[in-house]
Amino acid sequence: MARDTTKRREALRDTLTDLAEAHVRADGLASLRARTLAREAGCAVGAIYNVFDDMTGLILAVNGRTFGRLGKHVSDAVAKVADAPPTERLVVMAIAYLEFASANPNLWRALFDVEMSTDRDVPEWYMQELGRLFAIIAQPLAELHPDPEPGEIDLMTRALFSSVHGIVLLGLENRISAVPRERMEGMIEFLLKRVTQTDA
Amino acid sequence: MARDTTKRREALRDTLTDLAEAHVRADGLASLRARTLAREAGCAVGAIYNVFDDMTGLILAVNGRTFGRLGKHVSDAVAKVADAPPTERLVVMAIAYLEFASANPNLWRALFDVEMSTDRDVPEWYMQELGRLFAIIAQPLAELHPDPEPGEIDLMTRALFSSVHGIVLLGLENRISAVPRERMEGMIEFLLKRVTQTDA
DNA sequence: TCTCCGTCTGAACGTTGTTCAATCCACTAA
DNA sequence: TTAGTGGATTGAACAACGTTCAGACGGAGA
Repeated sequence: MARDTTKRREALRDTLTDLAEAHVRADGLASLRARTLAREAGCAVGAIYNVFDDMTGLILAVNGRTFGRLGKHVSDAVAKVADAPPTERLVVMAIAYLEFASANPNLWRALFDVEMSTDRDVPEWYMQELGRLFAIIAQPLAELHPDPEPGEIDLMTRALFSSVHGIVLLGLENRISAVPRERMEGMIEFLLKRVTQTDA
Repeated sequence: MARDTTKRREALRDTLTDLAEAHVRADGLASLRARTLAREAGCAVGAIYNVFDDMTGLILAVNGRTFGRLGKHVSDAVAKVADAPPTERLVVMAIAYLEFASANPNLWRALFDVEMSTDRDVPEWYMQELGRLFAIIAQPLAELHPDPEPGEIDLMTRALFSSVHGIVLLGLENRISAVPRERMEGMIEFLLKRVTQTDA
């Protein structure tokens, strides 16, 4: 009984997450409607709240999947050039990040548009996943700086990620300025090569 | 008569903008309520719509002011070191940007959190103001690259602004990681010096 | 078959932004 | 002075939102 209930709930959880993901992908975060989801899932509105704390909880479930795919996309890309020089690997990762964001703009934006302010605790898997991503970035940097000061690698990791993130963010946002893709790649490559070059 | 009406409307416009600005500054964009503003302004809810198209219109009015102050803050900062080397001027501007964002986090965030998607047209002054800011950045870059390829300066301008913006954004956001201010300044300075150094 | 208890339901609640019929008011013409 | 007029202002009403909870429901044990 208890088991049966649990299973049904998990099934509903998955169904709702699927549906929500489809909506976010197609029309963005703001298009999520509790009633629409319930209708599509064939359940009551209240059922959503048996399975998620909140609409925010549902969004976090979607973001969890997106985060996983993003991480995999970047990992896979860098795995293909595992024996390339560190800087090139960083460029490959950054371009992979751009690719993912560009291919899934709404899902990607949703990662950063959830309001974390009211939520007391950022989910632990969120930080874990972010940590994993940062670790991937940190590795080539560590190779470039074999004898770093304490915290230096971590700081450079954040700085580089933030920079690339900023470029992708503003590049994809302003469809009015519409920076072409190859230009964005050029910007990223230029930036990373400059920043990571070791002093003679 | 017509004049009188116009004056009253302008006065209401200003009052509402003042109130909205105070709310955004204190509690963020999401805390704006049409009814609250009307009560505080001593007018009817409907009156807001005599003066603004939309709540979004009101937010844009607030953002207009913020944009102006941001521009002035950056301009003033760079004016004080007008005869410093280009790279140093870029650093000063970026730090000024960080200062402003850090001192007015909610107003600053509001600049980017307005949904431009449904709005057909981004207001022209928005693009103007952005253009002005970009022009300030472009000047030191032009000095560094006296013989640029077409569009190169513009692209570097965007890249640098986006990067600094990304660093400020993620640095201020994650109060969990809480990158200290001096560290952020260090990151920005490091980045800009590396990126802008001319090849030997 | 009859309880009983946990599960699920969906009408109802409180808040949103936005609208528009009704009211008001300043001014003119008789 | 008063009746008429037309634009400006009002605020109750509307539609849509996320969220809740009293009650309907249904399977397991006596």
